[in-house]
Amino acid sequence: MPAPPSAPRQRRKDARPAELLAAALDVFVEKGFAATRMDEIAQRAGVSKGTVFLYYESKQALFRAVVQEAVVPHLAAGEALAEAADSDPAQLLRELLRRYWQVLGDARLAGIPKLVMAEAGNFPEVAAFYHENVVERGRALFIAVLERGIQAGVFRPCNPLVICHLAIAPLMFSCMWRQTLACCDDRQIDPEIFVQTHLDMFMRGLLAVPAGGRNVE
Amino acid sequence: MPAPPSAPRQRRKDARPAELLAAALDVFVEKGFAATRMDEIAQRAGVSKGTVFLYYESKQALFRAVVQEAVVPHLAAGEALAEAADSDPAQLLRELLRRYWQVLGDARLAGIPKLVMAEAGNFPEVAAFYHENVVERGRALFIAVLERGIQAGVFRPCNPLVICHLAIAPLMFSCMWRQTLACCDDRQIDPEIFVQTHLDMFMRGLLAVPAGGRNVE
DNA sequence: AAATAATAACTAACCGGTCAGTAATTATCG
DNA sequence: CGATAATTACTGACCGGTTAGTTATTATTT
Repeated sequence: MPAPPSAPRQRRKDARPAELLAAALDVFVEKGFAATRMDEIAQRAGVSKGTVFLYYESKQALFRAVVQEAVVPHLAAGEALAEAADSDPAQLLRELLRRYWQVLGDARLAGIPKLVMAEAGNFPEVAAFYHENVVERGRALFIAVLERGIQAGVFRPCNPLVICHLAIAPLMFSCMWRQTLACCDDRQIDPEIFVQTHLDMFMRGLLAVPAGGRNVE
Repeated sequence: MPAPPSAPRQRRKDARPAELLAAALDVFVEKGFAATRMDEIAQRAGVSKGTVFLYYESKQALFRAVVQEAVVPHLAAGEALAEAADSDPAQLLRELLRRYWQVLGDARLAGIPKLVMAEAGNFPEVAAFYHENVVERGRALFIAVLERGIQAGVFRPCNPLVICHLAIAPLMFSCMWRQTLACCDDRQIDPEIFVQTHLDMFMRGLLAVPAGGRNVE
């Protein structure tokens, strides 16, 4: 998209923000927050470093914009699904987890939560922004569904926050593994089997009346 | 341990390595690999930066030494336990997971896997070292127990590698959460309840003949 | 007086952010 | 319409600050 690298100097005010965000997402995910150089984002967007600061006032502002554009829409989609579907809470929960898994399947998006967890300590403002705009909202979604299910007697009584984290943990872990240590590994894990096994075991543990005994794996 | 900060110049060849490792562990865990400054490690060990390079030839070498000293012994302990106990595989697995959890409970040690996952992309040699010396060895331990249990008919038939990751994921996730986003969170999760819930749900899913239905949470 | 543990000053490289200047575009006027 | 003036998107050299690793020097021990 960033016009052929040969083109000398172009004025394309309208196209820049999107192109910069795309380049930034790539580099942030590839290198992490601290190790990302504004220079490299600029280069990939076919622009000089100064130009980046014309559109985003700082590295952090740029990162916030990336999260807004790349992550937040997925939350909205999840919320829409949860409100629309009046179906069985168990079905809904499964579906939400599957979609979450799909989003994490895109390596570019999977890199974002990894980055935030990796650098929260050194960049607390980044962590706070992500927590407020992504974590809180995402959890609220799952917790609402869990509470609905408990109320309806479909799920066993439990602490929804704990269960929410337990549902998500393996998905997150698998996605982080893939990005970090999987490459050192000769024993590859099939992600499909992994998530299927998790969902089966998890739902069996959560449901008040477990469905018939499909075997583990 | 690093002799009073007032003392001018001391020659303590024997004590330095341990003091440097202790300081290095603290700073690495606090800041991550890239963001750790050799200067700060030196300062905390009560020594000048040059001295650090007298004992460890590079930042990476120092980190490797930290892993060797702080992490590897715990693996050895786990292996000893697994070999000694001829008990019920279910009991043994529970015990191993509990110990793993205990180790991760020490904030200093919990920081190590977090660091490795966070920076594996930018420092592949570090990741490779960790994978070879910690991951492979730890997994072998759990997988052996799982296979023993399946053989004995105590566990359902399953893919031990997948189950191994599913057992560990929530422990890891919880430990990373505590270090990163927990501070932004008003809704605290009690780690004890979290791990207890996980172990119950997990074992219920794994056992061929599930033990009587303790409630979730 | 060696030998050596420890220091501190130094090097070279890196990077976020700035800004004076340049070139592409648009507006104005003859 | 063609020339030129005004505007503004864009550039890239530069600054201040940082840091892994080196080395010449100093202090301590034996």
